[in-house]
Amino acid sequence: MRHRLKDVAERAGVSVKTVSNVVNGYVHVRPETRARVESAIAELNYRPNLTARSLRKGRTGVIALAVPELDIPYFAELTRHVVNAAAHHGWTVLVDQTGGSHEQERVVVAGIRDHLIDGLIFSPLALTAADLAALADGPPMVLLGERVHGGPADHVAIDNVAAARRMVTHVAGTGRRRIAAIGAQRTAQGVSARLRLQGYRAALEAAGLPYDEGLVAPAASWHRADGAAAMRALLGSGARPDAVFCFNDTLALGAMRALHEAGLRVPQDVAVAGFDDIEDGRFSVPTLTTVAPDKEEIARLAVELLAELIGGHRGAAAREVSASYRLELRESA
Amino acid sequence: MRHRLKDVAERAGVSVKTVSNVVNGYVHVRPETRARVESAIAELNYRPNLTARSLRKGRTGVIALAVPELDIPYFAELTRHVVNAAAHHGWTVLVDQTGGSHEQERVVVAGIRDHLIDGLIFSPLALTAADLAALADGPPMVLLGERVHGGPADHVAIDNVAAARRMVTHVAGTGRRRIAAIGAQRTAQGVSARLRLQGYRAALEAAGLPYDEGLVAPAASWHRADGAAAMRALLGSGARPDAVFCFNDTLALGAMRALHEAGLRVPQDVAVAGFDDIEDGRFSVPTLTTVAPDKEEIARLAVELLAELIGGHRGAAAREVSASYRLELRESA
DNA sequence: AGGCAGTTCTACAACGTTGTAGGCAACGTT
DNA sequence: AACGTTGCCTACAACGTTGTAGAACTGCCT
Repeated sequence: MRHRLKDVAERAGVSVKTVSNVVNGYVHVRPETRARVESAIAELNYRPNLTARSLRKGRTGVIALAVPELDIPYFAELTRHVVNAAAHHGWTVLVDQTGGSHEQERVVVAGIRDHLIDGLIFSPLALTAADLAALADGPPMVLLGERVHGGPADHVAIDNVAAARRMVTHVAGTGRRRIAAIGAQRTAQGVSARLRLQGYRAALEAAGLPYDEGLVAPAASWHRADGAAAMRALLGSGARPDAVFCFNDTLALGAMRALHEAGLRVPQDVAVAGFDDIEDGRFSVPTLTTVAPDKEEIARLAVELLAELIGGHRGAAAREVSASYRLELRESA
Repeated sequence: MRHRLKDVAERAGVSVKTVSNVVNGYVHVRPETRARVESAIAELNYRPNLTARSLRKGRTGVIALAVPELDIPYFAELTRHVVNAAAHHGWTVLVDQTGGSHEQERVVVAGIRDHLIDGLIFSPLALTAADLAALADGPPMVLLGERVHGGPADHVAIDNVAAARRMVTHVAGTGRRRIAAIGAQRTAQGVSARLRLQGYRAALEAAGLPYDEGLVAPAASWHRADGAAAMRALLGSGARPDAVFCFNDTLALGAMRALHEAGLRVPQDVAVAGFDDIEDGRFSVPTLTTVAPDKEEIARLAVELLAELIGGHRGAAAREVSASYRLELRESA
């Protein structure tokens, strides 16, 4: 039931290559021949074997996107943009979930899918420079998020330190004095956490506020449940924050829930700010003030960088491209 | 920099096929030879070309998942489960977004990715039986959602009518008398909408409540914004519902937001129930009462059915497999 | 008429892998 | 000593496509 070029060729009475030429829109084919071939194609419902084409051309038309978890809305939204941007280049997207585990991230970078994908867009959580070294002869790769120290790969990111600092400065500007942070991570891993914490501290300092370790709550992962747990821990510890800066929106939504359960009003008693601008935050009660990275831009830039790499670009140095962001001020802070 | 079997063979002083045998764990290879080949593989950092292997074997190890939109949380969560279930079978997952457009869905079914994927799991919105007919010689396919009338494909679904009916019956059981519905769709498309509406009507009838068209609000798509808009429309029309059954959770979250803006309390003034059990609903204020399909089970069943099809199963009739669900009663209703 | 350029088409090889068929030793059995 | 069996390995072909080289034909110019 599945036909090949050869079947079409026999039916149309031409060579295999002529059919291939018709399929690929080669110009020098007599209209009459072309018509005969096209009707043979239609009759047999022929569709080219993309695997064979890939083998022959050395390109598969598939790129992989590796993210920690698809059901973190930020990554789901990002994935949507990447799939769309890739479509503009004629690529389809293969999705890998790393679960944020170091081991799984190493596997992805090691190029398990080698020769099946033309390139890789990778949003790592725990990747180290050493892991990246193993990549030398893997497929072209673009990393999302700020640069892994010393790593050789191209990056697309927003300025996390500056963004966090601007947000916390905004919160301090509304008169809050005991601004907590949720989402810190003890491990050396977690680049985003480190940078956002850094921005938080810089903003406190600039505002003349003391840095209080008791106001910084760690979160192993960044789901709603972690945010709620961290908030409860903060409240239970006797720390009495009048604002919380959460390192992403799901943490913030979880924190707001915990505040609600504790009978505290947002923003009257405690202001809450997040990071990512996921859709939930635009409809939550109250709506969430957040740092809004331009996800469409991030996806587009990453795909464009990857396209250049696949096209043969071999710059000496790793490139780092900045995407834009803005503060989205809503009800919560 | 990229090596082939041939390079490894030369370095180890054996034939290409012997290297292939080592790579594939064929038993009859002398330990000494195997060791020599393995060290050659390690030295050259050889990794097999999956495209060539696919061509030779006729299997790619990739399945496609086609969903309307990844940033609808239900589909993001479902995708996560499908990727995990597929991994158990050694498959990776290619993601297609159809945008819910009829045209794009037709393209996917027509098998654009043919020969690049071993099978397809498809969650259609607007697909008709006629479209499915075109599929005859495409790759094996499993549909998510209830059966497209007369279609030949296997399905995995929960019983939407019964689930909707149970939820609305629950709401009526709490004493609500003017139960609105949000998410109806005028088009013949939208199978889920039709079935959930049907369950809604059945529950009203069983509860002895009148069916009032003025309480049924359509929604072109099922995002939060649509839910908010539909709720505002209901309130603006003078209908005074004391409960709303939304055909999915994002509609419900949007509706809750609109109720909040209108100064109405949930659930005291208006109860709200949703459908899908997305994570947001477990942390929203108030938490969302919802129908909770077992997404992990849906994904697992779909992948298993697909595995059977790929393995050569050719049942006479289309199979329809039911997944389980339960009511998740929380604060909102 | 001869030659040249352009058009249209074909035959062949190659992409990197694995299935098949078969060769050659080494071994145990008759 | 002859024979079959088993273990280990190799050579070749094939998966379906496209790039290359070139053959056959046409039309045009001198």
